[in-house]
Amino acid sequence: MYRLDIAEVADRSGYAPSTLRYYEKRGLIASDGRHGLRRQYDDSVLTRLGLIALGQTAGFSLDQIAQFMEPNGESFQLDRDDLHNQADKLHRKAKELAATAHLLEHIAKCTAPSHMGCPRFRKLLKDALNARGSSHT
Amino acid sequence: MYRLDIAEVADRSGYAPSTLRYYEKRGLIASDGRHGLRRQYDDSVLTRLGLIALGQTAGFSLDQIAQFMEPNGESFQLDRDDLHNQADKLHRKAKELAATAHLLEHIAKCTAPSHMGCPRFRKLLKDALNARGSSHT
DNA sequence: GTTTGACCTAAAGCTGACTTCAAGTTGCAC
DNA sequence: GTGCAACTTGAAGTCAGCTTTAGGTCAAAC
Repeated sequence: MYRLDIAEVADRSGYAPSTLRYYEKRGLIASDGRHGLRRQYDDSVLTRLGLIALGQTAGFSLDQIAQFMEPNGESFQLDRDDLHNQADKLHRKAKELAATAHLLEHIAKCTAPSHMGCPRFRKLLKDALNARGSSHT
Repeated sequence: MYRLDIAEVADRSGYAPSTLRYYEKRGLIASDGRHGLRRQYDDSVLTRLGLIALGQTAGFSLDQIAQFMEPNGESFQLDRDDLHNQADKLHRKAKELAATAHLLEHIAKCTAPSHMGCPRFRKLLKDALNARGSSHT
């Protein structure tokens, strides 16, 4: 239970002080006291920030992350269904990105004199539009 | 060389009319004439929109996409290095997402009474912060 | 006791990709 | 010739997640 002031938290977490204040406004973290005007934190804030960072890389919004976390301390509530859903989403997104990457590589390698001369490329163009169209329905 | 009015282009491309006007302002597409006030398009605009959609799923910004495309018609310039770079980026991003997905699944499955009781989880929290820190350098 | 530098606040600004708004114009059906 | 739906315009608004700005306050070093 060390006390840290905002500059230390910023250093150790990699989050800018302005971000820490912003997170406080959003209810994601809480300072527990002041030294003069300066916010002081309990070192458990670093755990919370770790959770936030994790949530962010997992693609959750700050609002969602706020909901997972208990108002104080290091504990939090993760719904297993939410986790599976998000994992699915990430897996799908990962596959989509990998597919697109392969596509870009094909375009780079393709020796047709003009890209439009490559039938595979023309099909890809159509698919790109169709993917848009169907995602609306 | 069919002429299409904006509503048809919107229907066939899946892009909203407001988006088409926006793209025109950004220089991504061009209308070639009016019927009254209404924009008319050559059907090559659909190819261009296909390219735009493709570029978007590949993670390029509208500005980047604009640079690839010749001012008019269906042709465009894709730098092979750019393509490889972007493909690399996408591959890396895909891996990162997949890793995060696995992580979420572990959290969902982990039977430790509290998440903080799981050593693997505590390590993940640290890593999440460290990943942030090091990406700044 | 004054300077300094790091913090404080509320509010506004930023980015990217659009959408929405208010007010105006048009072609076409009746 | 009148109504109306679908377009037109420029400007402003939206979203998320921050950062920046302007003006203020404070603890500690000198």
